[in-house]
Amino acid sequence: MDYKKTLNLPQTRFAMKANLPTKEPQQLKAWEESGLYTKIREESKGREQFILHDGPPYANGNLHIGHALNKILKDIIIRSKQMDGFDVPYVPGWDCHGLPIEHNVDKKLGSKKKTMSKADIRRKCREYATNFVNIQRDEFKRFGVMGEWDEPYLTMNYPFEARIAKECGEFAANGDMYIGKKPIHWCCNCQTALAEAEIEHAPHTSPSVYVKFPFKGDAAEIDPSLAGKPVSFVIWTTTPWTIPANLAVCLHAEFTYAFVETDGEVMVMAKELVEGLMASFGKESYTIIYETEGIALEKKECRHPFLDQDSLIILGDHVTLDAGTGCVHTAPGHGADDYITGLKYGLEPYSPVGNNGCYTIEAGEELEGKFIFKANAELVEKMDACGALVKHEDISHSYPHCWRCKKPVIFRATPQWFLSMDKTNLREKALVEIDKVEWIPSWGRERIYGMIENRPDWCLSRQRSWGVPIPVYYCEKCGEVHVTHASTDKIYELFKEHGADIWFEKEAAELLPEGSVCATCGHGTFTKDTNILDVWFDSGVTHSAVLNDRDGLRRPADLYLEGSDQHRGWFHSSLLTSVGKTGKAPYKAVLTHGFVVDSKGHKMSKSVGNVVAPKEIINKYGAEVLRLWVSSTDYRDDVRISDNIVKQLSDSYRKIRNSCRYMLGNLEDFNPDTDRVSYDSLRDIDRFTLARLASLSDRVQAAYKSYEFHAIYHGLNNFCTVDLSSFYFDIVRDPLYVEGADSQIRRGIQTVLFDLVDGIVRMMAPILCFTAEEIWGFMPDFEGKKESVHLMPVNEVQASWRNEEVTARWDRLVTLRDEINKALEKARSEKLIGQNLDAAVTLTAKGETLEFLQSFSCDLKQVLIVSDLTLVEGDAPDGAFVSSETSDLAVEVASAPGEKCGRCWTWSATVGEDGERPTLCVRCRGILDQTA
RNA sequence: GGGCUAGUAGCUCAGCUGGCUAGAGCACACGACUGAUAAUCGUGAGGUCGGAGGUUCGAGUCCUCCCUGGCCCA
Repeated sequence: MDYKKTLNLPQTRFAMKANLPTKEPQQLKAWEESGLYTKIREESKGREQFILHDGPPYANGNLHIGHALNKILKDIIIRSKQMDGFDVPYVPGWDCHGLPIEHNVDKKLGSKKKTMSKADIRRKCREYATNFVNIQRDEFKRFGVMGEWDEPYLTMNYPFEARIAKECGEFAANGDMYIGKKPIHWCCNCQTALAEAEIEHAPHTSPSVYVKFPFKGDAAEIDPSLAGKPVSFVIWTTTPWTIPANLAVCLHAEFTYAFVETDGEVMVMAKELVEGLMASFGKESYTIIYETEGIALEKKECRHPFLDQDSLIILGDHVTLDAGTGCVHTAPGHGADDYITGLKYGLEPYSPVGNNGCYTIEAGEELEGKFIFKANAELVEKMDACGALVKHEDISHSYPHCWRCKKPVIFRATPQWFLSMDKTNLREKALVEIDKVEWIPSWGRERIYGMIENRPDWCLSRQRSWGVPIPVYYCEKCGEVHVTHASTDKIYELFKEHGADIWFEKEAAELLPEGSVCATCGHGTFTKDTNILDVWFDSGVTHSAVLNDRDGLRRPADLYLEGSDQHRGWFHSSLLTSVGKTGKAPYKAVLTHGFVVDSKGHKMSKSVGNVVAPKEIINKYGAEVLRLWVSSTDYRDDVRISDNIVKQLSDSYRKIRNSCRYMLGNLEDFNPDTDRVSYDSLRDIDRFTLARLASLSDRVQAAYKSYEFHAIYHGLNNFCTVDLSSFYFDIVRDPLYVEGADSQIRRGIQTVLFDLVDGIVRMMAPILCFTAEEIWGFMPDFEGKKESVHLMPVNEVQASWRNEEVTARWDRLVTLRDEINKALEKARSEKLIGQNLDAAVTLTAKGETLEFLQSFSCDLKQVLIVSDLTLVEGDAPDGAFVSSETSDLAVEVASAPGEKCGRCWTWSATVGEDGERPTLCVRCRGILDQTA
């Protein structure tokens, strides 16, 4: 007779194969249709809020793996905080303005752009951004990220644009903003400013000249030995046209400078370069008559080689010995390094060059109106004539060109708006606020502190179309800046209704409050500023436009979470605008994650071909595996991803899934409300497992609180494989299948299995949101069970589960079990047994170990899953397996006596005793008698 | 070049304030089972803790330098 039908074998419709790529979209649809997010919001109304404020991704292109890491981390936090009892609204957003979008729209428009108005171009940009918001939204949703996707914040929404303009206008009206000059890339042909992204590098021929700047006054002030000698500093440049704008010669503080006497004059240059330079100058005989470090020459002065002005000697770290003379010609109006070092010495960004690339009158009558690139030759001649030229040759080198017209570009200082770091102590206040924020990891504080401490004023203006205009005016008569709180308020109202487009469509008079007059001259007509704001200002102001303006949110946020690059980006801009406006940081804590790199730790790039797209993983394995990947890594450092890594994750996903499936299969006939066995009536092994669950649960909750999700992944994974699959499930299988369906022992195990799935499913829910929901659907109903696991709180660990006595005893037993398994394995390799049930084991021990083993009595046989077990007192018999861990334990394995029971597969001498049921052991006969 | 940061078995991670022969899971190899079965169980082999110095009775853990990465600047 086949007794298989009399067993309680697991049964469940919960599939072993997850089939995630097809099932996840169905689940998403179901959640959407049931309005899960809204239900969660309603359920948690009135609870303490936790605000994780979303940093807006840029609405351009498809999502890459870095987006996945960021948004999934956020989702895990949102969901875990929600289950932890907070009200956690999540409003995702997008950064919609800016050059890259305008750039792409430009490319599409081609020459058509020239015929279009700014307003037209802006419409195209808006369409473009909208399109990518929609694409990215779908992709984010597919990751399983939950939030207010129907009403995200967009920096191009009218009220948002209004808010940006208002915040800017306030800064202007309060005097934090000022007009200064700064060199930017400029195309003289297109007569426009260019961003870094609009620059192409191409070969270009430039004059390479070495020019002498004579020391001003008597060189004796440097050293007496130089008294009366004509000393000059030799600079090298490939842009002679910038020499009229020279204001300084820059040295490196730590380099040694040599004073080289040759042909009756003294030339100064870096000592290390003397030999090569003198050779190239054709000077065969020379003497170094003095040398000193750069720092000793700081703030001395030279004369301009041909203009009636001085040139200050300054110090800068950008000076190198790779090329030139170690003395750098510095024109703060025509170079980035020059500008920055110039700022430190109070030099103005002097740039006597107009929009068309021709000198202005500032450069002198001789040069006025001449195109700079043409003036190069003339200047070289001039310097030669006045004896300043040491050497001249033409060289070909890589030089920046305009992406559009392909002409060489220049650096040129133009008027720009700046946010002052120090006028109203913004820097100082921001630094104070930094120390009130919790930076996770803690080095985030050092990183941003250093940046704020050293950054120059924030250049806010951009010469572009797609963005929010700087809402200030200029008096038509006297040219004075005009901006007031009233004018800013008016702009706010207008933008809220019409968007920032209205700025480009209306005249200043229509945008200003009636009766506005210039505070300086009393004139009443104005022109508009033509700049737009740096997009970092847009996103920097989300704390105001979203946290403050939107119902149900608040400032400061509890948490900002972005990649570590945002210390320079969003964390930075948000801090400055928030401190400037409110005096406070916009966040209480800032969490950062690293970057996604390939299996070797190298950055991903298309050209290297090591890019892993989230879509590929989702299509092959499902978003769940992507989420598991996010949870498995210590994201505070860079995180690696590769086919191998994902495959491994997918394997451990299956392990977790199967463990749950086994539990569900054994809970088909269990009603948690009526079949539960009280803790007191459970066996020790059941209690031990509950204690393990409690310990896991504690660790998991702590890990969620400290955002250390990889501890959860590892904890859960280990628990499923070690504590459950290979221990509890393995041992409990016999009573679960063999004992009566309604027996206390089986119901007790089921009670534990139920608490296990219930606990595990809630622990995993923030990470494996799809699978947790699927498991939830297959769990038996019970009182208080809600329609979705995501509506449930974390599982509560009962105090009684933390049973230290049972844990200590069983931890030790587990160690002994591992030892005995080694003996069984030896017997197996000797073909003495196949499975453990084929074995009869004799344990020989003494003293405390013997007592310990005896205290488990008949449990021991079950724990080892053998058919027979005998405990003997004494020394290790010859030939017995002696444990290396516990020397006082000897194990002997023999083939189990008797016959194998046809039902429970245990070997027993009682099989064959009953003539009617000759294949059954006495235990099975008893069980069948009871259930019959 | 500067600021911040990292480098423990093939992979993902433990290893607290320096203290037993450096751990886990997976992957791998071998074996068992066929009543979790495109599952499950057991056993085993994998690491001079990026490298070199140093401090110490003792260093994966502290210091210095170097190498290889990452982010941000220049």
